[in-house]
Amino acid sequence: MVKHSKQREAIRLFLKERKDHPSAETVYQELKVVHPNLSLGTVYRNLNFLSETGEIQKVPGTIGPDRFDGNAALHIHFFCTNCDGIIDLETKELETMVEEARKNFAGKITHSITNYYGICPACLKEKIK
Amino acid sequence: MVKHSKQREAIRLFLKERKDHPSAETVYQELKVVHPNLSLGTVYRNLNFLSETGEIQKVPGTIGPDRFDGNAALHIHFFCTNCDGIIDLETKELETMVEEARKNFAGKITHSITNYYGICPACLKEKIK
DNA sequence: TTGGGTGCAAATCTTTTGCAGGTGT
DNA sequence: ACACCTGCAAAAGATTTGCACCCAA
Repeated sequence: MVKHSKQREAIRLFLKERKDHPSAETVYQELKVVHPNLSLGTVYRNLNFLSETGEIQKVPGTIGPDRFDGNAALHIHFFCTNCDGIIDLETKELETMVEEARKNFAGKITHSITNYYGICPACLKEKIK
Repeated sequence: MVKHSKQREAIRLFLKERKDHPSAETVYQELKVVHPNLSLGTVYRNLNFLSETGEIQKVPGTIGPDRFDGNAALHIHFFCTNCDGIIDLETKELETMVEEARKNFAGKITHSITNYYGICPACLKEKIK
């Protein structure tokens, strides 16, 4: 039986209102201001809990800590290898591709992750200067 | 200037002849039989080197260690969350999707990763039994 | 009251790295 | 000889976990 807790609620809310993709450490640091005795372990436990229930999604990159996205909808994450920022990319084709794969694959596909890597528009502009 | 080394050659060959997707630890354990004083650090260094040159690809999953694929071509990796196996899935659409994204995105996309997760055909059969 | 949730710290797992010595060119 | 590469071990980074206490149902 799942119980209510202030910490979980705070973490859920924090992710929902942000459009960027914070790491567990970031969630921890920023929430600690409001909840001084919040612990990093609790943050990890709840981020895992919330991504297992599908309310948020865990966004693993190649490098550095996992990031978390309050938007659980299927979309591409673009990782800037220069500034570590993540940008959401829209694509209808992702869903189509998974559907297609489901037809041709004897296993059960529960979810998918698509990441792009490169230099984001802002960093590209910086380099050109 | 890049030099030749027995270790790197062995690691490269090992990956090329395998159709599964071993972790660094697996590469290390199996090659140690033939090269007794091979070290794990060297394995990591070379796997990173080879994936940077594009000869192999690093396949990060959500859970556990990174895996490596001797086939550097763009394709989907299906992760079985039951047996930890990885299966390659064919799709022509991946390349098309990246091309499409490049047109609509002001940043520079260098590479992409697409992972599917679920239960593989073999594990599915086991459970039905 | 009772089982889930938390805080804290230690432990674990994975990968990287500094350094001294070895090796290819 | 001069870099690059290796082995070893320590360090670093990220996440999980054991345990005692707390709190919601």
